[in-house]
Parts: sequence; structure tokens; C-alpha cells
Amino acid sequence: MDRPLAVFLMGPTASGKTGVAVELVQQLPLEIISVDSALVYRGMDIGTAKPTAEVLRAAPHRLIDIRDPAESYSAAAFRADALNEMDEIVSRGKIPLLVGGTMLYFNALERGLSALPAADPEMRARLEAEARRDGWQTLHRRLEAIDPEAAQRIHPNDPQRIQRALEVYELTGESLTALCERGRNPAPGYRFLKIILAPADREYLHARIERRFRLMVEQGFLEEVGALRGRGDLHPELPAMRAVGYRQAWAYLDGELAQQDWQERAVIATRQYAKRQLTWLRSESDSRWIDPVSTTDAVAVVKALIKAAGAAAN
RNA sequence: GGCCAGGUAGCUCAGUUGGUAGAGCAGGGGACUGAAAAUCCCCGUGUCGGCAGUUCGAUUCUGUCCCUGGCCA
Repeated sequence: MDRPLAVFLMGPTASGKTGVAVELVQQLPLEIISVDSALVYRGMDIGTAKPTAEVLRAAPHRLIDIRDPAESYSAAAFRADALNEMDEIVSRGKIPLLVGGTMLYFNALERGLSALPAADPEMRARLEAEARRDGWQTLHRRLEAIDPEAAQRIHPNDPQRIQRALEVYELTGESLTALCERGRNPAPGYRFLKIILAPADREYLHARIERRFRLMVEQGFLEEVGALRGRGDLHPELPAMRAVGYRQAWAYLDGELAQQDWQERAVIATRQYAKRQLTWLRSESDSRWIDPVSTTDAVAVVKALIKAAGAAAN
């Protein structure tokens, strides 16, 4: 028997992915898995444009609300979780529909990750402290001695990657480059149908982003962030609180951003996020692009693609 | 109406002792292996408000007009 089909529905933020996915599950034997690093967090609903409870009842999404905002998630955790969910869906005779905008997660799922150690909060804190004392440039020079290739690849101004490369070495005694050269996870036992939903017109996307953000504010986005902040155990450095919009709202509540500024900054951050997503999407070769603007019925097109891919299996 | 301060990149501004100008932000392109809605890298020609004058040469000096803000009537 052939490998089971799994469908990717990828796209930048505010491209209408959720709407299409919700319609699809009502018409085809699909089950949705969310591919989104922010939707995993409970209590982050408005600012992440999480589907409403009502929508989720009609079209359940897996891998939503699986973490507290104080926790972190990761590409590796996503890969494992997604593969579990996919197997489960297939065992019930359905097709997994992976919908989202976190391209690293799609990438990790499809192409796998190398055998690297998980993030180690203590090690990171230590490296952070060293960086505060000596500067990241110094740590970058240290990386150069340990792993010249990684140092070549990683810019001296990129603290996150310098930290990760050093963390990997400290934890394993082997360089990031050496570990990566040993390859990645074997390809998952699925056939992937990769669909990209993205408007070609950037102006149009920007307008949608802006409109959607205003809606979020009307729906009480600021109150949502206020409640999170009011918990007392969260802080702006957490992965969850660094999310687009949340970061700016938090800064406003802290008095670091003027009232008239935080909203504009949040919209700007969203646009820039969409741009990064599009950069990633452009490098996807074996995908089918659908422009929701010029396509009269995107749902019908996607549906036909899935049917064709399903038929190809038999 | 008078006086003052401005009019330079999409925005906020710097600057040119006269040799046609550059930052931040925005925007665009790119990278991406356990934080990824993250973290980084690269990209700056614009009648220097209009017209006229002085000058080899004016965005820079002069005149005038227009526009914006403030103060005074």
C-alpha cells in the first residue's frame, strides 16, 4: 500500500487559510492540525486570530491550546506532536490537513531535524550572562574556535544563533556543524500535497492585516494582554509574549510605548512577519500557489487538488 | 494683514563655509535545524517648495511668490 496523503496549507498571516480549511473539512474527510507557534498558547486568542470556539466546534484544530504562555514550544516538539496526530488521523481513515504559517515547523516536519540536544534553560542563562559581561562578539569569537563553519554562517550580530551553537557544543562536546552533517530524521511516511495560499498583491495583504488588527482591538486585544500581564508570572522575554502584537501591547501597558504608537507598531510588526513568511514560501519549489484574490473559488481549487492527489494513491 | 520659524527620501529630520545630499523609521530582497509571530543580513536619485537673479556652477546666497506652524493685530 502506498504512503498516506497529508496536505499542507501554508500561507502568510491574514491570507485566509483558516477560512479555507474550515470549509474544506466540511466537504472532505480531512482533519486539521494547526502549524502555528502562537496558537499553541492558551489564553492567547484574540491577538493570534485563533479560530473562535464556535468555529473550532465545527472544525476542530489539533495542536491549539496545548501550552501555557509561561512554557516554550519548539520545532522538534511540533514535529513529534504533528506526526502523532497525523498517524492518529490516518488510522481513522482520514487525511491530515496541516494549516498554518510557521514555516520552520512545516520545514521540520517535512525535512526533519538533526539529532541535536533540546534547549537547556540553565545553559542559555549562563551564556546570556556571559554575553552581558563580554558581549556577543566575544562569544562569536569563541564559536569561531569551536566551530569555524558555524561562525562563518552565523552573523556576529545574531545572538540567538550564536547562543544556540554554543549551547549545542557545551551540551554535547560536539559542534553544531558536525552534528548537522550526520543528517536529519528520515523522511516521514507520507506523501505531501503542498498548497500555498498567498495573495500576489502585497498592498492587498497589508490592507487585510490592518483591518484584522483593528478588529482585534475592538474585540478586546488589549484586555487580553492585560490579563496575561496581570498574572504576574509572565514576562516580555517569553517566547509567547514576544509574539507580534503582544509584545507591543505589553510595552504600552508598561508605559514604554505611547498609546498612539503601540497599535501602529503592532501592524508594522505583522507586515514584517508576513514578509518573512513570503520569503520562506518563495523558496518552496514543489508547491501549488493559489492567489485568493484572483481565484474565484479557492476552496474549490484546493478541493480538486486534494481529490486528484487522493485518487493518485489508488 | 505684520513678525518669527519652517518647507530636503513614503514619514521624522540632519547636512552642504556655493561643486546636485544622508541617518532613523517605513518599505523591498534574502537567510533560517529544539525561542521561529523569533533572530539576523543586504538595499537610499530625491525637480533639496515654485519662479527669477548673482555665479563658471545654486539645494546652499539674494529677491519674490506659494504652503505649513506659532505669536501679534
